[in-house]
Amino acid sequence: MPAIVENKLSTDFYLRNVITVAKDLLSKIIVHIHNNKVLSAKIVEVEAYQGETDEASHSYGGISERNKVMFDTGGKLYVYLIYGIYFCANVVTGNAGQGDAVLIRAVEPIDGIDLMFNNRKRKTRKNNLSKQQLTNGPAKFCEAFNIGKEHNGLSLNGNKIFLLNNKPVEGKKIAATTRIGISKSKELKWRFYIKDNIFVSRK
DNA sequence: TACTAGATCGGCT
DNA sequence: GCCGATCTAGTAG
Repeated sequence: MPAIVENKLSTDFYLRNVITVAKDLLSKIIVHIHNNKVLSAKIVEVEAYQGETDEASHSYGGISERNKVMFDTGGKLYVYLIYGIYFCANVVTGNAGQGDAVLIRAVEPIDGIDLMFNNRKRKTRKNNLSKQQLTNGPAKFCEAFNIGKEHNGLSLNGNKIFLLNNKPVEGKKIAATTRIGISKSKELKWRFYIKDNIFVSRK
């Protein structure tokens, strides 16, 4: 699939300010090649976490066994377990040692939708999910995309999980709000999503 | 529709 | 021990 490879985001994309990368990630396509099948989706909602100054970031307070991938060079995947049961996936940004990353909160499914339903059914009792409920949350996205801790530290320049370029979202169509589910640094408006997109986790 | 509890692991004070 | 960048199912209104 040459077209896909040519469209892959280069490392330079990730080596910028975490807020800039977060906004630019909106509309980009995330692809997971899983068992020779293609799972792909458009990113519609993200949150930025900045190591140095952001108390809500896992990387705040320094490097540890769990968060060390966040301190790696931009262009890696940081996956962690939350509440003992769910996974969340982040894109590491900036230079090594910064500890910056962007949480992928919601995506709009494109390819492999049937597979996503199957992946999600494993953990949900009801199987009358709507397409809209498939990936409208960080843990739902990981479940649908079959992303787990084995992908922690994976390079996005490889051929397993990677991102494709797409035309940027106009500034006026990007909503910036406070982040969800955190208790520290609540005032920072570092959650970004595409206005009017039905796949965001909430308005 | 709105709130609440339960699930369940690992990192950190 | 405690609590978390969550989600689902259940109950009440």
